[in-house]
Amino acid sequence: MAPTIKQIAKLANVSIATVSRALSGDEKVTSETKQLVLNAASELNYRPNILARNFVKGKSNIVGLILPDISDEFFSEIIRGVDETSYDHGYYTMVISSHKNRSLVESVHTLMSNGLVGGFIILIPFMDQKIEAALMHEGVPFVIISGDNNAGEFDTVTTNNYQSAFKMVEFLVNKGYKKIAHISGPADNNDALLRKKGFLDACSKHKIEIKNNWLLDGNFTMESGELAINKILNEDDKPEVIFAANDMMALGCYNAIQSRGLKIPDDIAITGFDDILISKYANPSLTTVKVNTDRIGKLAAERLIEKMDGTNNKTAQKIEIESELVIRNSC
Amino acid sequence: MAPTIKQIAKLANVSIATVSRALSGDEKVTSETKQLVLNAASELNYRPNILARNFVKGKSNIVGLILPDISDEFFSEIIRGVDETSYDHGYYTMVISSHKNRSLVESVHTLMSNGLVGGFIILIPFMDQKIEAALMHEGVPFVIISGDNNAGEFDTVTTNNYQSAFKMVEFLVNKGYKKIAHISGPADNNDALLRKKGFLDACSKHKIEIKNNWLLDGNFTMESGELAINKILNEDDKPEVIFAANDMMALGCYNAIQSRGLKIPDDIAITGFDDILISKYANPSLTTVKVNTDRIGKLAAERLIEKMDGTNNKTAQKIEIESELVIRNSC
DNA sequence: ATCACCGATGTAAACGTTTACACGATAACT
DNA sequence: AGTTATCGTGTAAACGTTTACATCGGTGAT
Repeated sequence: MAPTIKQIAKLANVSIATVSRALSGDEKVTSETKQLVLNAASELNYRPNILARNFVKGKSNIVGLILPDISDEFFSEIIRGVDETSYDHGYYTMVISSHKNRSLVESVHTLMSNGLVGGFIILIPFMDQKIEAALMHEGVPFVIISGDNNAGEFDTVTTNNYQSAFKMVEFLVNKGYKKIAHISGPADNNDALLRKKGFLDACSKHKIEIKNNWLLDGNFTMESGELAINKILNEDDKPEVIFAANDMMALGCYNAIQSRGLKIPDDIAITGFDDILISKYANPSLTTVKVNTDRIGKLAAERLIEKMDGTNNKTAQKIEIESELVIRNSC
Repeated sequence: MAPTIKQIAKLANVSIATVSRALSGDEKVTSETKQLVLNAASELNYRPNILARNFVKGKSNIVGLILPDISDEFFSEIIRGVDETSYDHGYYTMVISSHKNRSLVESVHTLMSNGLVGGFIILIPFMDQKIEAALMHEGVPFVIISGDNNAGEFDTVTTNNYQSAFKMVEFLVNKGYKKIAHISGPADNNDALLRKKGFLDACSKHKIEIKNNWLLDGNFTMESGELAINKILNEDDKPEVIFAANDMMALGCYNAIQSRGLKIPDDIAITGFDDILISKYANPSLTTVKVNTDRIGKLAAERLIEKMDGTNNKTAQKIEIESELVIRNSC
């Protein structure tokens, strides 16, 4: 049977209230009694019952983390970032991924009302009506990790997709490239949309002509990248460089190009976005944008904990994580 | 304020005990009263306070998942598998990854005694004394995901590293390869050790000579694979095929080989282990062993929940997950 | 010397739920 | 008809912790 404050009280010859106060660092207890209690506690190897504590306090020190129904490297870094930060603040992390038996909206409803978590972080690739409605319930603080920070009056953490895509294009232009194609991500993904927008705006700023058939549609998978690039490799007028909206599609381009016996970057250059693990080791190594995934999780957790602690309940904050160009050998 | 059974009781004109019973499906309540309660509950949009429930029941429906301090694709699939299964059984999943501020052992101690989780799953690459001692505390049911199922009298879920490595070698022998090298993983990793053992035993069974300098040491990273293979590419007597203990090292070999202008598999063939995402898309696609990661998480969770429910408390089970050869173009 | 105040500690209520036990009513025996 | 199960429901205690309030002894001001 796990020791309780009652047993400590008996052992230390004080009341349970004093024990509770001593353990929680109330300054109203003498340092003697405090020492007494602490000794008794460590003698019994006491650990506070978190369930009881959360219950009586009417709030929970558990951070919920709601993930969409795909699993990749990206998520495990987010999880790690959140968990590390939460732990450092005395919180725990509960992961709720949606899957065939559970939608994001369901997860939100559950977490909002069963008292299990004191707040949550939710990853939303694209904000839709249902989710927004579910979030409006309020009651439990939350932070959104999203591609887009225009998500209503919510606290959000985003990457600077637009600016980074913009910078990537400017980098390419400075290198002398004039004929640039873009493979975009899914139409219902805000990261993808913003990257495309950054691409387009940078092109028009620098008077780069955008041919319609050089704006290719992809869906962030390797296959879709391969498919997309194959459409233009057959044509006479080829772009000099292809900027894929993520690394997976860029690597798909590698396949298509290399299986035709063409050379990267001599025949055609490639750049990506995300800097996934493999990009560094691809041949040639891929020029891309490094998204600071760990910082995303970290900052989302920090902001959430501010809200849960009541430290900082001011109006919604829009946090944007800087990301950096990683220049390698693919262009 | 979230509705409680008290309010339901008032609304339905019954006692809170009846409400509790009706909601928990006790057969001792009339279907009329049950209906009454259910109506009131849905009218108030009632959700049971999980914290209170767990607290009073003295047990938790939270599954702890303790991960080592690295993050990759593998883990997010495990997390997903565990979460999905847990959810289907009415449990929640809490992730505790160890990192600079928290060791595996600490995690175990915490989860064992603070009542937060009702059981946990722990990933252990290599069982050491400290961890074993921590686990011996008992009190909270747990399941180990490990490379090796010889981990004492514990419930474990493992992949059949040994057999799969064995099969891989037999496959290579059948293809006519006679000169086979192996790059092994870290010496303190049971998966790695068992794969190496499988390799060695299969070689001796099939009378494949094992040259000492063809037994290379790696540490599961791409760099280590590259480093290892470079040691033998300079020699006159080269192996025909290299069996790396994981895909990352196999891909490291790709780099080394291709940067020397050699061709895979014509000049030298490569095989790996794990079947990570990228292996399918590597050029040439990598022959490897597919580890059923999702099943690992799923079965670990199922076994744990059996124990938590008290359904099946019989002696420790050793579950071994089958994995399969994935034959592609690298050999 | 009296009073007010303060600081340290104790007492007891509260949180939402489950559940052992009590209770009354009805059904099923003799 | 009287006894006894049985069934549905209610009463109240219990879980471990926090915390508002009470208590008590001591200190300083008058």
